[in-house]
Amino acid sequence: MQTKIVAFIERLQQVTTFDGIQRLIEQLRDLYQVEHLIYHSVNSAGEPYAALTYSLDWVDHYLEQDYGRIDPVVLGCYQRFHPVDWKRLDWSSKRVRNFLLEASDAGIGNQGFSIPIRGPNGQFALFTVNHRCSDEEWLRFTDAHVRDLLLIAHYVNQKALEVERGTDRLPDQSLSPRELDALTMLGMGKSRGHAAEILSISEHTLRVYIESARFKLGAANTTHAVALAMARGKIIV
Amino acid sequence: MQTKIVAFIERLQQVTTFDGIQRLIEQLRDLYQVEHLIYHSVNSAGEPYAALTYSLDWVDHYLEQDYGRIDPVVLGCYQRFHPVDWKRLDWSSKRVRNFLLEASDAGIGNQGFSIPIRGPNGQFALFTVNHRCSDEEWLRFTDAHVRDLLLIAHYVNQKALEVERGTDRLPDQSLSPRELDALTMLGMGKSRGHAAEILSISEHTLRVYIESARFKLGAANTTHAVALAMARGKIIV
DNA sequence: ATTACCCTCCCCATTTTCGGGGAATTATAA
DNA sequence: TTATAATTCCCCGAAAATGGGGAGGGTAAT
Repeated sequence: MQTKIVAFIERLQQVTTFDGIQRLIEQLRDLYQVEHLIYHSVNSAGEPYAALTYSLDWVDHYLEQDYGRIDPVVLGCYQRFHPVDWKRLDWSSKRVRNFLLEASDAGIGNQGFSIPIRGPNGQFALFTVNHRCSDEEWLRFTDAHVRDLLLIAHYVNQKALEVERGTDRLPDQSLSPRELDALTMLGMGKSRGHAAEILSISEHTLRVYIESARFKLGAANTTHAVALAMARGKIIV
Repeated sequence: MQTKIVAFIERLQQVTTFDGIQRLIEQLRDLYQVEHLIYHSVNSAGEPYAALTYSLDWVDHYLEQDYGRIDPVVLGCYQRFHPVDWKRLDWSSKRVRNFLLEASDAGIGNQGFSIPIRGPNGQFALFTVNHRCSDEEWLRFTDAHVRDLLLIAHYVNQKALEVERGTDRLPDQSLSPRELDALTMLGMGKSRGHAAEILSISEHTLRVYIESARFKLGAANTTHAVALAMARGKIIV
C-alpha cells in the first residue's frame, strides 16, 4: 500500500500546472477507488481554486449559490486543526439539510472525510474524500488511509501554492503598527472617538490610519477592512 | 523515554482543577529539563487562561501591555495548523524587537517551539516550550521530543477544556440564518443598503438582524459584531 | 395550543462615520 | 543622502449607523 503514495508523491513533483494537479486528483480517485476527491483552496487575496471530481454542474451551482458559506464541511473545518469525518459535523439546520439533498442528487456520496490545511497569510484549503457506502465500510476505509490522506493533502497543497506563486500576484500588503492598532481597536468594538483616546491620538489621525489600511487591504469600508485584516491573520480581536 | 509521557498522561487524568494543571506544567518542565513551559488559551468568550512557568512579573507586564497582540508567537500561530519553531516566525518589526528585549530580560530563553491548538467555537490555545541554548542543541531537543510535545499539548488542552466546562458559562449564542447572512454581507464590505438588496429584504429588516446579532454576540457595534462572529467561526468573509 | 423565536416591514431624531481635500514632522530604508 | 513611508494634525458636507419605538405573520417546539 505504501508504494501507492510514494509513486504519487514522485509524480506530484513533476507537476507544474493547475491542469496537472487536476489530472493527479483524478488519478488519485481511481487509485483509492472512491467516488470523489476534492482539493479546494482560498488564497490570501480571497481567490478560490479547486481541483476536483464533482460534476461541473454541481460546482457551478455550488458557486452560484455561494454554498461555501453554509456548507458544514467548510464551516466546520475552517477553524479546525484536525481532519474530520463528515458525520461529526453539524447538519442540523434546515438550510443545511436542503443543501445536503441537492448535493446527494448531484451525485455526492453520503460519507466524507475532510482535511483542513492552512498556509501563509490566511490561505485555507480543504482536501476531501467522498464516497457512498455504509458507515462500517467507511470506517474501514478511513482507518486504513488516514495517514496517506494526510500526507497527500499536505503535498497537494504545497504544490498548489507553488504553482500559484508562478501566477505573480500583488505583494502581501503589510500594515503599519498604527494601522494595526486602529483596526484592532475597531475590531474590539471601540468607536473611533474612544479608539483614538485609547491610542492617545486625535480622532482625525485615527481616521487616516483606517483610510490607509482600507486602501492597502482593498477594503470597501471600515468593517470590511477589519474583517480582511482578521481573515489574513493580521489582527486578533 | 516513552515512559515519561505515559506516566504524564496517567497523572493528567487525575487532575480536576486549574491548579492541578499548573502543577503538572511545572513537573513537565522539570521532566524535560527546559527553562519554561507555557500553556495558554482563549476560550470562545474571549477569556484567557494560562498555566506557565514564566515569572509572574513578566506575565503581569505582558498582560498589561497587551503583548498578545504583537507577540509573533501568538500572531504566527493563530492561523497556523502546524507546530512552529520560533526561528521561523517574523521578528522584523521594531516593536517586536523591543518586546523581545524585554522578554529576554525577564528570563525568557532564545529558543522556542510552539504548538497551536484549536477547539470548538474558536477556542484557541498555545503550548510552548522555551529554552536558552544554541541552535544545534535546540534542534536536537526538538527532533527528539516533537512527538511527545504534540501529544502533551493535545491532552493538556483537552483537560483544560474539561476543567473549564465545570465553571459553567453562558451557552453558545447561536445566530439565525438571516443574522448570519447579514453579518456575512457586512463582513464582505457591502453597505447596509446594498446588503439588503442582495438579500432581497428592506434595509430596515436588515437592521433588525444586525441589531439582534449584535445583542446575541454582546457586541458594541456592527464592526464588533462582524469581528466576533468571525472570531467564533460563525461566518467566513 | 401556547410560547417562543424568526422574518418582515415602518417612523424619527441623534450621533457617527465616510470620503474628498491639505500639510507638517519624524523614521526608515534604498 | 535622498526618497519613501509613517505619524500626526485639521475642515466640511453627505451618507450611514444607532437606538428608541411598534406591528403582523410564520414556524417549531413544548
